[in-house]
Amino acid sequence: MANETNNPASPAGRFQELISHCKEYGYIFQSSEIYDGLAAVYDYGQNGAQLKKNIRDYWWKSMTQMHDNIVGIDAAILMHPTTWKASGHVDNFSDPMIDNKDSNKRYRVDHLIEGFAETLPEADAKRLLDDMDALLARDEYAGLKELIDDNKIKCTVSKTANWTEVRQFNLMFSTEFGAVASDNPDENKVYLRPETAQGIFVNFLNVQKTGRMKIPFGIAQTGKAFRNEIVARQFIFRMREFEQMEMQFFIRPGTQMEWYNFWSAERKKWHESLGIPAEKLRFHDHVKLAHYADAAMDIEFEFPFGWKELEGIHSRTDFDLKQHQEYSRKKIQYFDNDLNEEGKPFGNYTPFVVETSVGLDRLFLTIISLAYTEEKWNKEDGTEDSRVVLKIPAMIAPTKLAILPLLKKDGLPEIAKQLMDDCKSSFMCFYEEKDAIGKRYRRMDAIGTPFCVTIDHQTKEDNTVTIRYRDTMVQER
RNA sequence: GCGGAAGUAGCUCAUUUGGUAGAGCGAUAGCCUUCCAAGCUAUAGGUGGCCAGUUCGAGCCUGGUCUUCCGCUCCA
Repeated sequence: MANETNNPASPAGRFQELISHCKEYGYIFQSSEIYDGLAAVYDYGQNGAQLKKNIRDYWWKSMTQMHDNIVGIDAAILMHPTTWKASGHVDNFSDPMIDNKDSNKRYRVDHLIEGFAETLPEADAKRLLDDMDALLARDEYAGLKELIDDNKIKCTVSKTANWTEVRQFNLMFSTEFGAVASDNPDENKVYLRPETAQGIFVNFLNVQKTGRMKIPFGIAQTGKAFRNEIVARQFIFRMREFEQMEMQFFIRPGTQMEWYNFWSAERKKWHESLGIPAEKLRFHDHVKLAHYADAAMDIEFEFPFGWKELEGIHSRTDFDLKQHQEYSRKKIQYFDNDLNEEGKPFGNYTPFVVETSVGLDRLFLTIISLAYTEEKWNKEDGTEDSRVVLKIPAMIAPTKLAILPLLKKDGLPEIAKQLMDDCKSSFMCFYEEKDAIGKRYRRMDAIGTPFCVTIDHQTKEDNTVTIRYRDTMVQER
């Protein structure tokens, strides 16, 4: 197992090679690499940024341009702090936790102590819980640890009291709002959004009214989100700063399962339209539902390290809009003029929501791990030849066309440069005259350029070129 | 977070009782080349992840730290 990652034949080894390839060919770099990097943060290089943009643009067009009842917005990363109280993010992620070193099991401190208290006589239990509440109220983690030690509280799995320190885990990044420092750091505290969805919910009325949107309709958005993951790994699969592409679809209450099924099928089809084989995609229903959902599933992809979530489809009910209505004390409702079975308007209600939320970085990883191919074959003279090629769908490939003069003399570069000028306003092109033609083809394969045209002496005579296809290596005049 | 493995040039790796770091590929400049890498010449590129300690002397030994991959755990 130790050498598994070095074995090119194993999935782990292949994944390692993909990571190296991404770095070597300008797709993905570790963030701040010259300072030893920053854990689970990555930068997209010259090719990666373009590929990512192309994927994002394709999603955006599919959602907004191709659906006349979906519009796109771009909400800010910083939002009013109350947003996260309403969404439930603050409460769900401010609990002190403790780990048992033997079983590696992690407990919420209050759950651990409460569980122990149940085994005590009533008077002792009450005293213990009162102590705990006092410590929790003052955020005294050392005191909580003492309380656990003094009572010799044991892990239910390992039956030992070998604990780590009590620590607070908060998945939200925070920062200070405004340039003036405050005596109370919490006073100016704002969060970097841990999901983009809330930017849509708080703008529901703005978009619905100014766009005169009629239910059912959707609001789409792409953008960065931030989570202080406890464990963030597997390259760009789980990052602390990542990009989501999501669409919240607002619907009449009671129709959520219909739309939930519609969008899960629709989204799977969309992924297949990017060339992802159907057998590499599957639905995975959530057994344990989040506080806001009445149905949830993942579209999973078979990554080099196993089946993992690529996109989430969630039926979020009216939870979010109701919460924002309560916290903002602004009425968030929709008046539905459509007639029901009795011939009367459906009237005022809080819309239900079906969400589709895909990780752009995960989709990037999906595309590039499918595209990465090593090929070997025998040449006519019997010697072996090989190449590494990124078979990225041409629609989203960072560079569409390489323009290559066969020789850098005899006026061929001049013709090629003219062609370059003619093409570059229409799509991304790359010009190269150095090295043998075969070597240039290999370089284009490595970054996934789907088409190469070669300018040779015949071009001067009849104005034709050779086009060479990346995936088949076939050439046509 | 726990455990395992690892970190030497852009990439893949050498350098073994501690004695001033090398190769292949790649890159750059030029030559040669009439359609699929590995022909010739030259050049650049490393304070051995970082910081300490031991030593006359550390890439190699010790400690810490950062980062990555793998297994578990976690993922509202």
